[in-house]
Amino acid sequence: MTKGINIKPTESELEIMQILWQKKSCTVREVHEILEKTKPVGYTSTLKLMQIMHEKGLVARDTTARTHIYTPLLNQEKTQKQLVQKMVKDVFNGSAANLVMQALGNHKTNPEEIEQIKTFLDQLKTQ
Amino acid sequence: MTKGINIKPTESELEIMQILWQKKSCTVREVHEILEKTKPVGYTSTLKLMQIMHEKGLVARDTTARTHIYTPLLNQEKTQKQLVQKMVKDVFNGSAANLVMQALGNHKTNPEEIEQIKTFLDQLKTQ
DNA sequence: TTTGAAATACGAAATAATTCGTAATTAGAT
DNA sequence: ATCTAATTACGAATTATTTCGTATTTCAAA
Repeated sequence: MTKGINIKPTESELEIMQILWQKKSCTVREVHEILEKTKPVGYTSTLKLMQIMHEKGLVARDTTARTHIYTPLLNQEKTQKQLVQKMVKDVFNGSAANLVMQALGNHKTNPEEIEQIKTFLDQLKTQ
Repeated sequence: MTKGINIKPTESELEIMQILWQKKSCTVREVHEILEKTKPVGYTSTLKLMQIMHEKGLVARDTTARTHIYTPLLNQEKTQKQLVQKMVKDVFNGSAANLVMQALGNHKTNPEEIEQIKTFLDQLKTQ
């Protein structure tokens, strides 16, 4: 079962994937303008990164028009899953519960979210 | 308030920190023997890594005896917190709840853990 | 059709992270 | 005292990641 080939985006690639997941597909310019808000980076750096991501098969690229359109190829959930698993293993000693409590402990998570999670937990149990 | 200087262990360093957190303090040999179980790596590689971690101030080193003893200097919880926050931001669109559900969704989390988390959530709400 | 702004292609420098070989040191066993 | 196995020190090669400059291409406005 060679289902999930272990594709591992780097940190910078992940920032871009995040944007692509949200907007479904983007030009380099669009991605770059969002990135810029967060950190100083040159346009060609963003371009290069996205080209590399294309080489790696992380994104698809539509080159019919002059301005290329990039689309994510990685499944967001699957990727999130992988990354969480790795974090649980490497940082939380294998205990997902520890991670969860750490994740919620900081942030002022709002009550609705908390309810949502509890509902989710109930489903898990009776499954 | 220069409280949390942004010390960011690399992935390899994190694996070692994990071991040190668990065992409180270790020799290079001890750490290496644990690492080896997981992945192929030479003894001097482990040694070098731990020396670098010492340079960076990630660990303390007792050199009174021939065989040095290493002790973690980073606070485990604080480090976990940082890493989770980064993951929530970079991978889960800022939603801790999403991360939580992803974290629990996969693994066959055991019922006790689930109860534990629910209790934790209740505390959060009435806080 | 010429020109200029915007885009891509490409290469390569800069930086970060990982790996390990070899030399030097140490302590204990003989 | 000598030898040996284990350890640390050090340097450097390798690999991965990030960054960006310059050249080239493209399209559309003038």
